[in-house]
Amino acid sequence: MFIQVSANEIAAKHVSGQLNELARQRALWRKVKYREGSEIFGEAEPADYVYQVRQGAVRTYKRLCDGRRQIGAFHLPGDIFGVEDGKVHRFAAEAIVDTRVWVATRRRLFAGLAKGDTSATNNVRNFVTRTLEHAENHLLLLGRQNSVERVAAFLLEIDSRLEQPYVIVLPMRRRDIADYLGLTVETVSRALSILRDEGVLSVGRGLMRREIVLHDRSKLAERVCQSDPERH
Amino acid sequence: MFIQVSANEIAAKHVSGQLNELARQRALWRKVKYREGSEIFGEAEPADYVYQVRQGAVRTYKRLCDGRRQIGAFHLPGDIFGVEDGKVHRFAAEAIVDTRVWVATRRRLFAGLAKGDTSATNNVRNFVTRTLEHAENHLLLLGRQNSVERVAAFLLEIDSRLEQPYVIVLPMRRRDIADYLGLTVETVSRALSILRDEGVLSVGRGLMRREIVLHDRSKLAERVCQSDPERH
DNA sequence: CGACTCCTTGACAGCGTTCAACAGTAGTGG
DNA sequence: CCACTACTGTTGAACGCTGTCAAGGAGTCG
Repeated sequence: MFIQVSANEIAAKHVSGQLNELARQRALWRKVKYREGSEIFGEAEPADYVYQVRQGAVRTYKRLCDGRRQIGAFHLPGDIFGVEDGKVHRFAAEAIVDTRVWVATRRRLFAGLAKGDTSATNNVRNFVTRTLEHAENHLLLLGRQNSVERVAAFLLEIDSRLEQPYVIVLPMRRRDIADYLGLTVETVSRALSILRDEGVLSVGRGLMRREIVLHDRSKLAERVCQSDPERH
Repeated sequence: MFIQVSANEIAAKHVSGQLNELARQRALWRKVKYREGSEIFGEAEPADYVYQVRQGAVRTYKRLCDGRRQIGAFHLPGDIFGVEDGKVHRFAAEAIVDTRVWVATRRRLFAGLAKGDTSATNNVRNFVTRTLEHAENHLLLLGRQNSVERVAAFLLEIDSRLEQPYVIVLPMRRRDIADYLGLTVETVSRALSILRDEGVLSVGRGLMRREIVLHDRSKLAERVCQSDPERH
């Protein structure tokens, strides 16, 4: 699914440093909207486009042959995704909610690469490096942390990326969180309940179950217990 | 620990495509030897050098504050490691066995980067991309595969990197394998026993416990069950 | 209203961890 | 040479964290 939308300004919360200069060249980008749940690209599809989230949220993931899913990253407004060095995507990407993105052809965006355009090249390398850093931190989480630590780390990551709002409004469902953290929805739910019972956070009821208020970020950070001081 | 050794030719089994051109510039490299178990660099130390394994093996890892360890990668002869985009290493590195490496100063090796040396730049980006690809595959393994699948995937990875020898001589201990796969030594040992009892492989006895013969690589690959056709 | 999805919670099972015992090998020193 | 210790790896038994299964509440959609 792939719907052209008329041009109108989008209030992205922040545009992080990713590929800043490239992102600024508005002329390169085409505005596209994806409905909740729709696929943006599939694993091993040709990587002809690069994407920037303007509104909404995106998940990128891999699957095992029997359907087990591992989400590699969530992409929030301002984030760029779909950048590949090879010819094909190594992840699939889907819109978590109704999402507006800017799309640029890889060829045009990275035209400078072959010709030695230093700033473009550095931008791409910095971007890939940040992606790698995130993946490396995630390895430690998936390999060695328990369920409560994982959920705490996830909340702190999202909290930080949303710039510590009073209420965290999660765009994703529990299943997405579970597949990001290598857990089941039930375990994610239980971990949230544990943290709630400890007074570290509050979870909305009813329709607001995806809204979370952090009461004690430092106590949350203690549980994560990563020597690495910052995640993202 | 850090011992200069006299110059002599090292029969590296293969030099993989990583940073090929840079690696060929022998003049840039200094030969250094590390004893088994010694630290090559620590996490968050300045990343002033880049390393290439010539003989032996290296593990790179992160730790949680209470000591839990996650090994991110094993580096075998021909592999380059320690390349960072930032100023500091995001992993620690140790020699698994007595190891000879070539060391180059980051500054000299990547001098061309700032000046727009396209081939050097592409080499680095390709290298980082391959590292990222490995980490991404590892995310799926750590988040969603069971113990036997993990051990099978590990064996196939090493087997492939050693170019499918008749006998795989693992340089690392069970603890290293466990910390790479997010398991305990006991679980790794049990998974190996399961695969042995299924006739998929043989494990050496006594001193040869680190030697493994694969009898049925396709059956091993079935257990891994990754849609991704190749790992490395 | 009924059917459906999402989330939480409880009961229980199972996989992997923990704890323990043991074998095999190496190193040390009497 | 042998006793003793230390280390690695395997195996068994018991435990526990997380997964599985099930039920129920809340909300949506037609």
